[in-house]
Amino acid sequence: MKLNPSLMGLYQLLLDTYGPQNWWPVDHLYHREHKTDPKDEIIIGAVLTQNTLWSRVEIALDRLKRMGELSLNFVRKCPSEILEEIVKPVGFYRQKVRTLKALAELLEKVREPNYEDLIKLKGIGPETACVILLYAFHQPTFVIDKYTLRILQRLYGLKLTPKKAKKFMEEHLPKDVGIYKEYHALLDQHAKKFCKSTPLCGGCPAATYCLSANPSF
DNA sequence: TGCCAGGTGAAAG
DNA sequence: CTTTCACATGGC
Repeated sequence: MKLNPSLMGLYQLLLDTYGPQNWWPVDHLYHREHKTDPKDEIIIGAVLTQNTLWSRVEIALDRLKRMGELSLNFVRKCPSEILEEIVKPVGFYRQKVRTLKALAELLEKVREPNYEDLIKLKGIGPETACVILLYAFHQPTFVIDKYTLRILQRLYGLKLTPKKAKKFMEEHLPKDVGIYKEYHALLDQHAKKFCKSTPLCGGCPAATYCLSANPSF
């Protein structure tokens, strides 16, 4: 077993393996044609994707485009009951609509929210808040999800709380929004391909560096 | 057929 | 502080 790679080493490995993920996906053509804010798509997607497959979110985003408008302004003016029907495929749709309404309200008053503003809203936790700040507002805040925690534990033997993990990532990486965006996406991809609940260590690109794939160490 | 997916919040032990 | 549960839908 080789030495554990640095976080940047792991980043390079994942980038070489999977290629750029280019998160967050945005339909720029749509927003150009409808004169809507691409930011809104990221914010709406961030809430809708909570504990749900992205493929479900895409269905809901398409339905918003067809049945209304993919914008926070539409979220604001559309009655909750209608909005709930539109985004129903994502699951947890009642609470997600409630959250979207509150978010749209906040962002009508506050041009650029901070972490505290967001986390106060029911339905916005640490991860969704960081996703919005990083991908919509380009603030250098590292997004921690359960995949990040799992990979840190398996690779390095680190059992961290989300707060500690965030601190760890930010202390060991250049404060670079581009890297933060891409790294989170790559970790997500890696967790889906190999570092699943029951890991597929055979063929895993990080196996030679990973504690978990080398029981003898 | 039960488990899980780009979480969060409330309540209990 | 940690475990557990509800929140909901649909694919595998």
